[in-house]
Amino acid sequence: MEEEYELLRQYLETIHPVGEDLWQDLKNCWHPVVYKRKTIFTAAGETERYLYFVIEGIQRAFFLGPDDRREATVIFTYPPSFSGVADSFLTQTPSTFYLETLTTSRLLRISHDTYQQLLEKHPDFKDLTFRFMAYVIKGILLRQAEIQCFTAEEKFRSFLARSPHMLNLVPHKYLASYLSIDPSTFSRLLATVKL
Amino acid sequence: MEEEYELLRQYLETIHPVGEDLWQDLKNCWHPVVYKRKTIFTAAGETERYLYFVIEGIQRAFFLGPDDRREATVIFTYPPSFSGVADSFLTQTPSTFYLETLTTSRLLRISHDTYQQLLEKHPDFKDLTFRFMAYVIKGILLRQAEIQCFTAEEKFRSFLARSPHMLNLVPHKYLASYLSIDPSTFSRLLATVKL
DNA sequence: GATAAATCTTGATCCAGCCCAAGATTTTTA
DNA sequence: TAAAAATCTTGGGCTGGATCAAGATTTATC
Repeated sequence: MEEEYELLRQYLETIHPVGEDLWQDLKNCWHPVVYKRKTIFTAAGETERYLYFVIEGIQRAFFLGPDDRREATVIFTYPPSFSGVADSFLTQTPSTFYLETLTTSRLLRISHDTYQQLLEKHPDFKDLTFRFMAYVIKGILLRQAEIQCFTAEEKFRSFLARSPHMLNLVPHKYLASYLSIDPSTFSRLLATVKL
Repeated sequence: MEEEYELLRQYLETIHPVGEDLWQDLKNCWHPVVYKRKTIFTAAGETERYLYFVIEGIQRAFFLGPDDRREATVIFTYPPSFSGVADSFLTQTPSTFYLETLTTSRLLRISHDTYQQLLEKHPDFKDLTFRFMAYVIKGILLRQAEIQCFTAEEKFRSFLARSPHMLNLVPHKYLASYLSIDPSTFSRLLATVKL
């Protein structure tokens, strides 16, 4: 499907202009892949070999605590955006996180080798990645500050204000895990706070 | 002092090789600056104009909660490493964080303009920054996972295992703030856990 | 469409860790 | 070096939010 690639191009353009030259090379580097719901497509300990672009579906990255009972959702991804364990992909070191589909997902992906070649051939693409990484850092730091400083209710309100649509898209237990609060607390806040 | 620049060079080399050509240009871009202890040298709301390299002293970046009473220390910096509000510097958007010296500090700094010119002139320097950013992302994500999943005691142990020297270097209340636990809890853990 | 599985809600209980406070100790300043 | 300021310790009380549990509801599977 050409649409999928068009979606990728449009997304990339929001980060940095993509010249026709770069685009012609780039689009051949991404290949479609489909995972059905509840599939772990990158496990902790593995080194992330692909960078994904989400065409359809929702995924999450999560961290499993030492006792394997506690877990924390680090991020949700859904179209149009990248997915993949960014740090592991970029540094090519083992991932600390798991990456799984919450719903059946259609993705485009590029291998790390191909990605490297693209970086070397196209300075523009390097600039694009550069810019993207800067915004990733900004986003993570902001989230970290909130996790550190906010109470359960503040985190809940902040999340709801920013991503109200998520309430209908994924089971609440994952949203709770994202906010690092208990599902029961999430449910109570939903009943109490609202509006 | 030439030593200061030598320290910078050695540090950069640990990230990515620095050719003589790049180094000659690069070293003239950094200028010394000294702040006495307890100086806020970047405030939230300001856009970070400099990237710093720490020659001497300890600094911390912190986030001030909405009520101005809660605060969270995001990171400590000390030689040899960079300092500065990375996300604000890179994206040139207002900082969410404050940056202050905990002890009198000697730093080298480079302005964002100069930094940009250096990036454009030297592909090597871009690669270096690239690599650095990737490791920054990796570090922040790991820390975020711990903050989300660990109990006060686990965070305490993890920190002590990784950075035992910090116990003598900065007032414990800042370490507590870094772990997002109460200073009194930190004190109790210190008495209880130890060893 | 029926059954099974997952998720959500809600009550009851409990505790890790916060808050307050005041005296002891250390560090800074002059 | 002494006075002042900051930090650390420790006790006691309190509470936000976790945990446990079980029934209600929604969602997936065949």
